[in-house]
Formats: sequence, C-alpha cells, structure tokens
Amino acid sequence: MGKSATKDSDVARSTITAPKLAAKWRKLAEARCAAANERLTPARLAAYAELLASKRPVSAYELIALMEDRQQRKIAPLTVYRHLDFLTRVGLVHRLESTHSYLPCDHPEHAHESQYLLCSSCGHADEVESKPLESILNKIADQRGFQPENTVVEIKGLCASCATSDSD
Amino acid sequence: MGKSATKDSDVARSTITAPKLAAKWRKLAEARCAAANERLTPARLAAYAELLASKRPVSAYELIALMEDRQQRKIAPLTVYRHLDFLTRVGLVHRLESTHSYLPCDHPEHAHESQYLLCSSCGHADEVESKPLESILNKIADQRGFQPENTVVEIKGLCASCATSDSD
DNA sequence: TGGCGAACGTTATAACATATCATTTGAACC
DNA sequence: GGTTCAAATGATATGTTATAACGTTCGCCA
Repeated sequence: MGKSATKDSDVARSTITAPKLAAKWRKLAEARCAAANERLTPARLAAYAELLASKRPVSAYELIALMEDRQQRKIAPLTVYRHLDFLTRVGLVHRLESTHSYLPCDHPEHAHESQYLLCSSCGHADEVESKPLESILNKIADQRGFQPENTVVEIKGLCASCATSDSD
Repeated sequence: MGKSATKDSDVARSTITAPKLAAKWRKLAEARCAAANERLTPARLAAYAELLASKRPVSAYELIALMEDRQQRKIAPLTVYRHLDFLTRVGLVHRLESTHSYLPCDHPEHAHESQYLLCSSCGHADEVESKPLESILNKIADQRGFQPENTVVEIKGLCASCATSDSD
C-alpha cells in the first residue's frame, strides 16, 4: 500500500490540524527549536497549540483526547508522550509533578525552573518567577555539595479568588 | 472452616510480621496517632517498619512486594495505598512526587512540608529543613493572596558523592 | 540518490492508583 | 458479657499514567 506518488503518510502529515496559534507562539517555538537544534514538526506544533488553547493544565491522556477529536483519528499514548517530552525538553512546556499534567510555560523567554502556585479548587496554575527563591534553592544544594539539574516547586492550596469565595 | 475460637482472621492479624522497629520509632508512631486521634494497627505499623528498614524511597508496588515477601501472602494494592495514605496523613511518611515513591520522615518531631534533594544517580533522598526556604515560599503565596495547604520542593540532581565520582 | 539518524506509528505491557462492596475489628456504651 | 457503630481491612475489578520493543518514514546532507 501507499506506493503512489502521494503516500498515506504524506496525507496524514498534511492533514494535521491544530488550534489557531498566534504568531508570537509559533515564532517562539521556532526560536527554541533552532537554539536547541531540534526539529519543530507539525505534530509537535499541534500538541503545543493544543496546550496553549487549553485554559488549564491537561494530562497526557486529556491531550490525546483533544488531539484525536481535532484530527479525527487515533493517536497512541506514546506519540503524545514523545511530543510532551520534546516540548518539555526545549522549555516550551512544563510538567506539574503533583497533578501529572502539562501546561505551556508562561515566561518562555528564557530557560528556568518550574515554580507554580496550584489551586486545588479551580485547578488554576500560576507560574512564579522568584529570584530569591531560586537563589535559596541553589544555596541549599551548594551547601551540601549537591549539583541540581532540575527543581520542582509546587505550592498547592487555594488561589485568591477561590479562598475569598470559600471563606465568606 | 474457621468457626473455632481462633478465627482465620485472628490468625492473619496475629501473624503480621515486620522488620524490627526501634522503640524510638514505635513510640513516635504511637504519639503521632494519639495526637491525630487515629488508630495504629499492626498492618499500618508493619508498613511503616518496612519503609524504615529500606535504605531508599520505595514505590507503592515495591512496598507491596516487600510486605508480601515478609508475610508470605497476597496483599492488594489498595491495602498498601491505604497504609501509605494514613502514614502520610499523620506525618510519619512523605511522598516524593517526582519519583512516585515514599519514605519515612527524617525530622518527624514536628509537622512540616516535604523538601528533598534527590540524587538521580544513587537514588538517595536527603531531607532538608530550611526556615529561609519556608519563609520565602510563604511570602510568595502571601503576596498573591494564595492560601498554601501543602508544598512540594524536590531538587533533583547529583548528590555530593555521585557528583565526585562522576566528574573525575 | 543513498545513507543515516531523528521522528513517528503500532502493538503490547508495565507501573501507579482508585472504585465498590462485603467483612472484620475494636472501642464505647449499656 | 452483649450491642452498636464507625473505622479498618480484604477481595475483585477497573481506571489512569507511562514506557518497551520494533519496524517504517522523514528529512537532511554528503
């Protein structure tokens, strides 16, 4: 099968659909991939666009469902895990360890650790960039001769609006 | 079967075996349970003893295997998850989010957040207690009106001894 | 244009976690 | 001692998250 000029796989590739992706994000993705010497394929871009289109962090299997819905075909878990792995590797996406979910980085201009406030009520994830926090984490590691590669900071609780509406 | 004075279940309960548990840890467990108004059952204590006997963090399924080996009977995942849930709840055990594993708290004298240095080479988990870190985390939450309930800090990398032996 | 490594697809399975419902336990009270 | 009731446990099934193994396709570049 698929020996004609237009192969099956070409069709599959050419028909990858994705949410509309603002030029800003596409350019960012291209820049990051160029910097990391990685390929930005349509499938990878589609996964990224899907995460950007979501209001909240999504699990890998939610992402599979979203992409299957949009593209009207089966997508294997491993495929999506590879996209997520790639997007995480180049710094476009962060993984939330405590909820097993993924979301686009809010401050992707530069590489940085993942630090979040996670609301257990509404599910909102608020990315934090705190120099003092980073420096204290580095200091803790340093004092113990520990070489940090990657640090997870996830503060779970109630966000301002949920806390207000709960406690009235 | 089992209608005699000594029921099967009695036998099962009475035959729960566990690693030797230093009096220090047993008393701590009793104190914590009393404080939390929770029951310290033989099965819960056995799970705790097994974690204490392990040199490294263990996954839930590793713990199942350890307990099955020691007790020579099948143990359902849910059973062990309930023990882990209990031990975590009363503060005797911490869960490592980034490795899906569990380990006894090193500083169980008082309740506190879980903060670890995790070596990706040897698997060692080094518990940290840093007041400055806690105060920064609280400040970050505070500035945003966020009410923290539980915070995860996991610094992944190479511990001092692995870093040394790797980089020679 | 042919060779090569990265990316992708497919199938299967491993690893982690919870739902449901029946049964047992143990402490409190009479 | 017996009754009662919530907590703990057991058994079975299932849901969720993640990876292994292996072959094919893609896209670059010599």
